Amino acid sequence: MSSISSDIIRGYNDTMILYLLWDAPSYGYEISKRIKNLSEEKYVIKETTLYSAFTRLEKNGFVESFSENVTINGKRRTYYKITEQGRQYYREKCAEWTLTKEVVEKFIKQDGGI
Amino acid sequence: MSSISSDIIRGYNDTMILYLLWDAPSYGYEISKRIKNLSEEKYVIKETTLYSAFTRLEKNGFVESFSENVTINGKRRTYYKITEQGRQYYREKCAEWTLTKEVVEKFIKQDGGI
DNA sequence: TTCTTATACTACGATAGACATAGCAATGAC
DNA sequence: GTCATTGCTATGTCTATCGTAGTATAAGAA
Repeated sequence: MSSISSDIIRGYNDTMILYLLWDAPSYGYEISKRIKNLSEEKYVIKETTLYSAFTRLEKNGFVESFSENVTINGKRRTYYKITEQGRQYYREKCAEWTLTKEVVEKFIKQDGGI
Repeated sequence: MSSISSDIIRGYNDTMILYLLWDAPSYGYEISKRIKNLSEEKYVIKETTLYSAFTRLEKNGFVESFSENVTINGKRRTYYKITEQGRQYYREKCAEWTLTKEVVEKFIKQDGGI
């Protein structure tokens, strides 16, 4: 069990992305690398998961996208910017995380079941 | 956000059930009530979720079922008993939880994003 | 006596987030 | 000239959870 199964983090990918967009807009590839780095390689988001998360976040009004045509490699990038609704949603997820943690830990043996 | 959405707990229902079967066999309705009580009403597992979890757990060899024909109300109950593989799986999930918690918390603002 | 509540499930189809696989296109390193 | 890196998009599959419904018994309220 050296990495995290996606079923557990399910529902928190959106939250992680919003966290990384908090101070400045960013784009897929960069977000992906920052998740990997911040989690110390313990969690690596799949590309399809990431881009489908962006689509969902935008549909829900939590982010707004804009294109930058000029990049280092001449490639098109789609940047995402968090909205006020996105910040509100993030706050709710933080509160929910606290609650979730409390509940789950009632079912976790501290000694790991020895 | 007074209760927990199931997408977050997804993948941990099995773990919660195994925890409750640790010391003695039990059955659906009882497990359901114990989850509700232990979580202080913060999490109420849906019946269909619970029974499909039992089926999955048995298919994976983590529990074994047996029937008790005589019950208080004359109704049939299916009891489930945790297996050694089930205990092992539970231990792995405990370890995974620790890791998951560490990772997720890197993306959670302590001030809740104020 | 009829109705509701609690008990104890089973069946079936829908939903949605995550994933596998594949493809496209440009640049720089070797 | 091939490979790795960058930066996406398309399409279909998987599966845990959920919504709805049905079945059946017993106790207690109306």
